[in-house]
Amino acid sequence: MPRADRERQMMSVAEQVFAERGYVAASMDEIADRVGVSKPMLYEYFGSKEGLLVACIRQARAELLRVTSNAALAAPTPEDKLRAGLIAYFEFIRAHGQAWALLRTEAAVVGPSAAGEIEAGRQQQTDLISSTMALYAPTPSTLDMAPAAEVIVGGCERLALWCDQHPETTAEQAAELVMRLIWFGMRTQVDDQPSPGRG
Amino acid sequence: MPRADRERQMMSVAEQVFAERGYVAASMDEIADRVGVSKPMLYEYFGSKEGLLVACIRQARAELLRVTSNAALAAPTPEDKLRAGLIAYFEFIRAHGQAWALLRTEAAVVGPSAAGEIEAGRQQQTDLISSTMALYAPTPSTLDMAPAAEVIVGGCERLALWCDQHPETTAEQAAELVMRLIWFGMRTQVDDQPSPGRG
DNA sequence: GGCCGTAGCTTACCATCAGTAGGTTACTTG
DNA sequence: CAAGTAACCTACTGATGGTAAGCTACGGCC
Repeated sequence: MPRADRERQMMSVAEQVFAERGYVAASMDEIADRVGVSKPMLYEYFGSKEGLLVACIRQARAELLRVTSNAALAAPTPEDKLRAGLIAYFEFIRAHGQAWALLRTEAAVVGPSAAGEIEAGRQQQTDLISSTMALYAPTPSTLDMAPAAEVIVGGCERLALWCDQHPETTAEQAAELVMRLIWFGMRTQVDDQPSPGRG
Repeated sequence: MPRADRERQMMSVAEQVFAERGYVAASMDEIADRVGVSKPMLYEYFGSKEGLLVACIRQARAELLRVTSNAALAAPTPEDKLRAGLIAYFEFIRAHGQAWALLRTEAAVVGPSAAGEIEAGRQQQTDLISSTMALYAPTPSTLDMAPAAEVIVGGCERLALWCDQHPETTAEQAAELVMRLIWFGMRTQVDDQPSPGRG
């Protein structure tokens, strides 16, 4: 089997095993067995257990970024862009389910390189979000976009996990919740500067 | 040395080693060495490496919950409660620095029990937040409190990591950002039901 | 005083698993 | 057919999570 195909197959199996057992409990021997290949092949292609995890993460995040930015690009207004991106995000997470959740949360345990990979993925998401927001709000001085985007990304990750345990929630509902909470909050902030003492 | 003291000492050393090396790379032998005790003592008191991590997490989250709920209790209005809780949160995270970040993110890798511990901690935070919010907004039908609290908790965790890399940001600024983004967003939503088409 | 249960602690060991050395097969290229 | 190389293997090492069995010292009890 050619290397590229084998690598894809390995990453697919690895994603599954990591999700089933967790990174620590997953053994390279088992992954190799399930692939139907011997362990040194994994090391030949990915260098280390962490390298294999990084490859899985990188693939997942590339896919996620592709899906969300395509959705955002296709939408007309900034608000629609953000909403469409959010819906695509929650749909992707739901489709990839547990595997994604594990990959996402487990990288930190491993070391700088996997953690860096995760952070790079989040960075792309936050960049996408903050540039989208910047389209709408031309006065970023009031509310710095970067940390706001961090809040959005973190909030969405958390909400996605919550949705996993509440399967009746649709991606649209989750996206709408985030829009209501954050977008209108931000809009109010940027546009209207309401006095906080209202309540 | 009596057991309780020894346990505290072990947890203190473990938290540090986990933070320095990461959970995977941290070895029980090294922790035992630094404590000045032999490895079986760690297993006698904590059962397993994961058990030791869980103990560290449990202690940290108890401390965090204590700090934040005390701050919230001491504040008069719901808005002040939320703000005070947020400030206490960001101050706590900053003070515990890297150790906290690692403990928080590394549990998922380990297995159900440590992951459950983390989730339990988040659950307490979200409960605290949603009950605080419920004080303010008597119409939870419009915006379900539970998922909204998830978004807040996730956003704060993410923002805390961001603050770690931007040390010039104060806990007050971080809290204010969250308040602006979410509280006023929620308030607008609950109170005014603005039409989304404004932009 | 002398015995005994137990808390705190140790050495020495096992099993598992990440990672490696070196060799084999088979296909392509000249 | 020879040479090179890509895909793949068996068999090993070292580190580390976890355990078995025993040692020491102290407090209670006769």
